[in-house]
Amino acid sequence: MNQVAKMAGVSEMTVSRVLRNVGSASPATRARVETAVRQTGYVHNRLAGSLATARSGLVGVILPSMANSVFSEVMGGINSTLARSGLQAVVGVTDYDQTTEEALVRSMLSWKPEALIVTGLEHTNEARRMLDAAAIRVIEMMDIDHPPIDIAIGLSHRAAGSETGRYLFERGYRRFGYVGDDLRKDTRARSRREGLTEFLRAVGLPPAVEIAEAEPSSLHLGKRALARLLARHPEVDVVVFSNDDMAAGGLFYCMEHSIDVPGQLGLFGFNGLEIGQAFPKPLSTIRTNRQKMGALAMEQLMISAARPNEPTVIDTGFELVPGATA
Amino acid sequence: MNQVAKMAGVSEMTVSRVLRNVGSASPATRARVETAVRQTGYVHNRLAGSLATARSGLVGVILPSMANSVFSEVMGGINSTLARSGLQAVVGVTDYDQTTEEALVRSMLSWKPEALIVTGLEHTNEARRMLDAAAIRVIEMMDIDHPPIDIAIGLSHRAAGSETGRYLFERGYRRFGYVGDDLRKDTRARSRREGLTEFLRAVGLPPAVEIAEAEPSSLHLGKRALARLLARHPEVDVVVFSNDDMAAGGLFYCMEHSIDVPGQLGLFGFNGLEIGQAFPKPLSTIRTNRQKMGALAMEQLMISAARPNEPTVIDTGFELVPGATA
DNA sequence: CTGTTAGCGCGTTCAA
DNA sequence: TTGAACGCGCTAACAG
Repeated sequence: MNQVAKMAGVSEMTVSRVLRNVGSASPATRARVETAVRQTGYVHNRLAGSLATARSGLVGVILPSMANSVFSEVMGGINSTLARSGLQAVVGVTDYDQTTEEALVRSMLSWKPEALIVTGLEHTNEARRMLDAAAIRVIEMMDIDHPPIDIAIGLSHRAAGSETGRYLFERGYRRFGYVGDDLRKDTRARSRREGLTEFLRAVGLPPAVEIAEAEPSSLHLGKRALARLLARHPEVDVVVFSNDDMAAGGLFYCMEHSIDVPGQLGLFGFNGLEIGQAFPKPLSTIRTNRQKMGALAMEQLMISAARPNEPTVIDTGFELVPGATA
Repeated sequence: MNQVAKMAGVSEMTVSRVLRNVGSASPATRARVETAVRQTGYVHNRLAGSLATARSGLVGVILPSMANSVFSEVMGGINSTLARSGLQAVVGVTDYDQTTEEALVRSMLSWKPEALIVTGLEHTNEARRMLDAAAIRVIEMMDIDHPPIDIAIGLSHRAAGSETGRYLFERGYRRFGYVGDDLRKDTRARSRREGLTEFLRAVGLPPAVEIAEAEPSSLHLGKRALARLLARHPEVDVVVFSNDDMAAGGLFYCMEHSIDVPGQLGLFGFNGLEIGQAFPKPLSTIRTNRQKMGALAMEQLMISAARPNEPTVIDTGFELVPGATA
């Protein structure tokens, strides 16, 4: 900036003002500064700028995974709103591990972000303490089944699980099976399964017979797990999957093995991904609004930069999509 | 840090050293500092640290889209390697727009990143100038069909398109159709189509009849576009899709309309996504290695932080997966 | 093993 | 409309 100032024959302060479009500068000096910037190839240093203003314009985003399209969609929602506000995202991936999350929270906070967006409401004590102590907005996305630190945006997975049970029960299904991915890690899938189990108990049915593989969810896992479930429990008349990827795998399995869906076996997913709705028989599932979560999160940040005394909970809800598989 | 230093009865410098684990400190002072850090809830300020050391530990990543799983997979590859090196990703999304990319490049450079990872080899002149002038490593991912600024990691989409043509020609297909998404934006899909067209010309066949919709690729778009193509050109015996999402949509369409694949109509995709391989008849496609691109990119950064005189081109290749649809 | 000095590149504040 | 002085919070370099 010093160089630019010299070349333009002004002070650094004037250069700074011209570049940020604040205060006022005569058209003549403005032009000279702009020429000098171009000639020197000057690149603004936001590290120094942020240090001086104590405003980084950064937002930390901590996600469990990039492979799962659910999170990349949320990230998409965040990013599109972010860009308009002149903020930038710093991204971290936890791989569903709370210790990794804690390290990422610490690391992110050291960049003095304007806000931090994390996934879910379960964190290590230390992570919770840091988030609580940070004088910034903290948004916990995807889930609203527990009290948030500051703002929670998402849906009740417990309610979604229970609603799934109610719908299938009303359709006449009685012998429930459940196919899940790694439930130790995917706490929201676990909540949904608990909601389902609770409903079944309430109507006097036994809990769903279950296969849960210790792997991240995928189409192939859904296929394989359904095969195992049916081998062990041929009596089930409906299978609830932990999500649409798994369910789509199950649907492919049924196609390959000529299992009549939903006549012989009902299938039910979660998320409302495009893939489920592209099948000749669209998947029965629950649709959640990921884009909206991301956008709403940013909206909350715009409303107030300071954290109020009371936490905020925003329920983005869910919609049961009857489909044609259950 | 001042506070911490006072509470521990040492200088700021000692605190700094203890926190960064550099130099040496007696166990006693180390303990006192650590206690003070815990009691004050001190959070390191990397803005200041980076300014002082002139090393940000940031890597800028600029992607066309988050919705497309191809890019989130690349991002996954980058992130997993990144984390191990103590670097952090700052992410920007261009929505396939070069002007947006230029703005993002400028913005990213102002954070003084250690490296910048962008997608593809086509940029605005100004973006290219900035990338060229920045004294950091610049990685252009996904494509190697043009000379890179510094490092290109990816595959020749032209070769992939041409190989697709060769394979289908050898299988006996002669009347080619093509179904694409927005080719003005997706320059790599365009390269593949050009490679295909070139091959067809070389063997004396007419170019593929084509439907290209001005929308981002999706399963539904694939369905719709195939319907339109077949309505207009019922004579085609094979359809090449711009990618696996589109092709999967086409495959669903054929299932719904009882079109025998590959007997009556061949279908061919690109990417080797899981969805294509989950069908009862796995999709014939070309598999690319996205994770590997991300990981290799980071590896290159580790090898040398300085940009050599000669650009580097790393071909991650592709693999034709015969599948069962063409 | 520990402290002192100086400066990273900006923006705020005040004065002209 | 412009400039000078100062400080943001940290660390490199040197000294002890």
